[in-house]
Formats: sequence, C-alpha cells, structure tokens
Amino acid sequence: MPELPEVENVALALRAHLTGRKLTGLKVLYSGILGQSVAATRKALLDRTLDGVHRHGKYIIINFSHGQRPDSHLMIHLRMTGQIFILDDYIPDKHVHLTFDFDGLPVHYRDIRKFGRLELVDDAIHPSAIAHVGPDMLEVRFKAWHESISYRRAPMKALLLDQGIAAGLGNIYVDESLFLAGVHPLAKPQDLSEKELYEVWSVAKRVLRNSIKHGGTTFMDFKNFHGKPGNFRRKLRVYGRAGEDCAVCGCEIEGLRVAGRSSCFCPECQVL
DNA sequence: GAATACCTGAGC
DNA sequence: GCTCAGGTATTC
Repeated sequence: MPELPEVENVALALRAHLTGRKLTGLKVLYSGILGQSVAATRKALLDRTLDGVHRHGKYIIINFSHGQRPDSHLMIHLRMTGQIFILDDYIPDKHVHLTFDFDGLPVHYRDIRKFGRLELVDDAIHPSAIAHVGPDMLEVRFKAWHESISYRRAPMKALLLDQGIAAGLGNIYVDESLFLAGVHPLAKPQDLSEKELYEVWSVAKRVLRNSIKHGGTTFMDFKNFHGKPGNFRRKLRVYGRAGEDCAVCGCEIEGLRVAGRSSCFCPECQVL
C-alpha cells in the first residue's frame, strides 16, 4: 500500500484521534509482525499514554509516556498491505493481527501479506533502527539531495526509490514525478543538467504534497484510518497506465522493468 | 545491480 | 497454474 502520502495520512489521524489516550489493552493474534516478543511489547506499551506521533519517510513512530518510567517508542512500517484503522461495529477478519485498546477505543492493525512491522525503538524522532534511512523527501534541501545523487551511476528511478538518499517515495510517486519532470526512468544523474535535477526534486515534493491533500492513493489495498480509500488515484498520469494514451501528447504509455520494479512512462514526454 | 526472501490474493 | 503487486533486508 503505502508511500509517504498514505503514511502521512495515517499518522495525522493517529495524532488527531489518539493523542492523550491511554493504552489499556493490546491483543496480538499474529506475533510475526512484532519486532520484539509479545510480552516485551505489552510491558513497554500498556498503561501508557500516547503523546506524540512522528513520521519519517514511510515510518511512523509513536511516543508513549508514563509518569515515572522513561517513554516508550513504537515504530510502525506498513510495507505493502498494512492498514491501521478504527471502525464502528467492525469484526476483525483473519488479516487483523493486532488490536490496540485505547481505553475502550479499538484500533486495528490489518496486513494481508504480513510484511509490516511494529517494533520498539530507542528514540521518538530518529531511532537507531533507521539510521541508514536518509532525510524525509519533504524536508531534504536540494543542495543535500543533489550532492547525494550527482555522483551515482544508477538510473534515476532506482535513486528515487533508494530510501537511503531520501525517504518517502515509492513506485507510484517515482513514476509520477519522473513523468511530470519529463525525465526518462533510465536517465542517470550525469545525463541531466542541474536544472533538470532541480525539476525532479521539486516536482516530487509537489506530487507528494498534492497527494496528501487528496488523502493519498488507493491502488489496491490502501484504506485510511476510517476505512476509506484515498482520492489521488484519478490524478495519476502514468502509474498503472501502460497501454493507455498519454494525457499530454496522446502517444502510448509504455511499461518497463527498472530496478526490479514495474515502471510506466511516456516515450514522447520522457525522452532519454 | 540482480536475485531472493518474506506472505497472501487477484487476475489471467 | 502462473505472474504480478504500493516495500525492504540480505546475499551474491
């Protein structure tokens, strides 16, 4: 499911609905999604109050406080199909692996493919567990971003997907950003002028912000905190549109495999 | 880089 | 039955 805009959507909802609420129960039905044991997780989180939600790239880090003891920090990554939601009269199906009970308010973690992770970490903002992850794509400045890609020999598509350079873009928003910037997915940094790279950087941020505004993209599984799909799918120009006509020039959108991921681009608008 | 592994479901 | 899927870590 989720790239930066979808994760931001979930983080905003967690902050808005759960801040100040105490975790009174934690039911774990499938412990494979936990980074630590069920006992350690329960011990660290139960009877604590949620008092902060932070997002870095596609990671959500929740701060739980307790009067005397030190705070606990729970880091969540939804990977491909993770969902966090609260629904009235919801009966959990077999894909709900964990349910938080915030003093009578049940919040479910559901994940069809079980790739997602919830783990206790050592910091509420920059856990050592994600020290290898680069700055958030919405915050990284052009100079720093440019310096970290300019010497690389990989195609732009691979560099934009590389969370170590900047965190948050995934397959959908990389394809969309490259299309809007008019850059071919196989183009390398040295094929592009600084002006073109600036365009990629600024367009990527614009796409992410725009998608956040529309509640993110639901392509297959994504659902927001209230179980509703995001509205950005209808704004997608190339992702998932191989074989269709380009909205700008009318020629056929092509599919291509880059960095092990399916990619869509317009051969006319994105010339190598 | 590429291949593989982690999982389940959808679509052909 | 096969291939593919919004992600990432690990191993050549």
